[in-house]
Amino acid sequence: MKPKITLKDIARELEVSISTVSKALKNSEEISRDTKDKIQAFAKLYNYKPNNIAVSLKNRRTKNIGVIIPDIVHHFFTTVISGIEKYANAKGYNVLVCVSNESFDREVINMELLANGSIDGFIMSLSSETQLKKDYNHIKEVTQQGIPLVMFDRVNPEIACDKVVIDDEQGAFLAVKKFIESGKKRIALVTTDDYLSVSKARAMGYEKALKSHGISLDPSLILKLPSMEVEEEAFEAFFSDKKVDAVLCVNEIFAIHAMRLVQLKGKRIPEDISFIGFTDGLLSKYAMPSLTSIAQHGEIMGEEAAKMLIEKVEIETEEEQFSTTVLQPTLMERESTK
Amino acid sequence: MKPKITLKDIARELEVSISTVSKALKNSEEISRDTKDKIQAFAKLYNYKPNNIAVSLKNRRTKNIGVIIPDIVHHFFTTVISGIEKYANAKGYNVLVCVSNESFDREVINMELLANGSIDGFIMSLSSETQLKKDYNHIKEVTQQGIPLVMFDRVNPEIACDKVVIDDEQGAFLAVKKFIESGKKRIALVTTDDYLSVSKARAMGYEKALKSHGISLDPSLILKLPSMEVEEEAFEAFFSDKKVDAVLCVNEIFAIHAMRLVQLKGKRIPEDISFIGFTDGLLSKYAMPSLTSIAQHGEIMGEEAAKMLIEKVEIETEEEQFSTTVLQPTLMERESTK
DNA sequence: AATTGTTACGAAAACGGTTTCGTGTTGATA
DNA sequence: TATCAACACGAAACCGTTTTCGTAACAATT
Repeated sequence: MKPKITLKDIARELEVSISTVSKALKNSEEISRDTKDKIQAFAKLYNYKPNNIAVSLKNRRTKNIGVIIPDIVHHFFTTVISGIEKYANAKGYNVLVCVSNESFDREVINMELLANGSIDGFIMSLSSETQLKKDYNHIKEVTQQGIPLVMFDRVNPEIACDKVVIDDEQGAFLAVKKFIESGKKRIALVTTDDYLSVSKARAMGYEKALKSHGISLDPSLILKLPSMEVEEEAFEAFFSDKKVDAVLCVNEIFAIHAMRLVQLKGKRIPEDISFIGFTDGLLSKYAMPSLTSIAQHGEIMGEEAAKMLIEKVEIETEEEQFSTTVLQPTLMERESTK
Repeated sequence: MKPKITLKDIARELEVSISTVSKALKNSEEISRDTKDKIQAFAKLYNYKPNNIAVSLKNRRTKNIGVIIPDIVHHFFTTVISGIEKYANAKGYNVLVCVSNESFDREVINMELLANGSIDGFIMSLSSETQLKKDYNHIKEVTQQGIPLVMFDRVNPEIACDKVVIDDEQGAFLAVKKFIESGKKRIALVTTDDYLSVSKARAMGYEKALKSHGISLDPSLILKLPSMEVEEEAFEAFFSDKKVDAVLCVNEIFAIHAMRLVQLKGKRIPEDISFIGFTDGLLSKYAMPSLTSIAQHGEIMGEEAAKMLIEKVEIETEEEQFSTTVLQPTLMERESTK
């Protein structure tokens, strides 16, 4: 066991001062070639690496960015993390991931914890409980402290910060348009309660598309689940008595579930009934039949968010000027539509 | 914008010393009730929170644990992270996740970065490139510095540290036993090259199960892919000419892929051909038909790893005594077997 | 020879806490 | 009245860096 070597250790061994060592290792002009060579060689030999904590304390910069997501097992969020990691690592930043588990309390705890010096900025997506509660004080406090924040996907207009989202309304619009153009008439929507910002936007797109194609909205064709949990009975009830020929689901899981249900009832996909889901993840790709879906481009979203954040972190401007990047969703056509 | 308040600020405002403030906030007996009340009230009012970085530097403890995983989009790893987060958060630790992306270099970089003071201990699973290269110097250096390490899933006997794995051999054994007991004879194995420790163990279990049931090993029934990427042609070739009536795959994706292929060829699952996969994730649950699989209990694995790590971190013992926890896999029976 | 300018380095403050130890002020005790 | 705890607090060191500023030694200039 050999503990890490510090500047002080090097200074003592080489009989120079700590400042000389520090400067020498930074290749400062102030230090003579000879001394620098000696110190650098010694440091290399003993594998000296500066202590991040001390550097952070001194520089008041951690080179860490905190990411708070509602859930880590959902594919969409992991792709976003991938994107963030990719960009952040390239810029020399570490990524600190915390999961709120869709809980308001955990979101608050995690933010406060990280905000106390551990990170230079936040990237986050709201937990469903937070969106339900509409309490954003913990977030406002963080921004008021001058900590840069970029929100993605699940955002809220009440919070002043940079944002990156996809055009959810447009995504739903595209999907419904696709249905209509392939001759579908009775188009259902399986979504969650409106408090989830994205669900709301998708419902809007659904309605707009119907309207713009002269189809009147039939509320009985909309299934609203209270959360992202699949409620078997609700699905069962909804699909047993309706005559629908197309279904748009706000996530993959709902879609896969519904497909399974109607297939067991003997319907053919896409001939009798078509399906489109949101989130173009593994499930969509590997479903039987494979699921046409609206790609949310999570990785790009993550990269974009990281880019916006690091810019804010590094330029340290005083004036508050926020922007929102809207990514365009794309329709990935597969077997569940024709 | 109101920057964070420090001990110094409080001391100045209340005209006491910094040490008094520090002690008062820790409710030290040394400080009078009056002074404590005053200081605590003031701190609360201005929402004082100690700076984590400063505390870490002073205490030489960060209350962070570093997690390095090969991949974040695979369900298994995210469940492990969930488990780690769950336990670690409950113990007051943060989790710092870095993704090696199956790359040796990124694994090294991430470890070195985190090892320089950012974390109190590591939890990791080897990248495939590292397993291929068999170069574990970066890991040994970290442990030699006295930083506790727990490895999970993709481990290596050469590295002396605590480990938590599932009994992969037993998992494969269970699967093959299941096949045999339901009358299957020609049982295939779809796996990756042996350098992945888990694939090797699973292949062992496969062989043992066959042997113990008096079935001789037919090498032509084993498909070895070079990596975890799905190679369409290899699958195609393998399944077109073989007469197999059961397939064990080392991961979900391989299984789903293979199922799709044989279904397109008109075979019925499980009547004509049964399937079992490893990793009991979303894909298994939602596949058509749903996939019987060997549950790896990622969340439990994560919790266990976090528990082992935090114990090591906190007791700070000098003697090196490592243990390996072996979790038992379980067979989740679904529609792809009978 | 006195002045000035380089060069090469060290001292010390600072980042924001924790902790040890020293000490002035009390009130109680002999 | 001298002694002595107990009490309540402050000074200062320390964690490992970075960075500003001061300065000794020497060379160059007038």
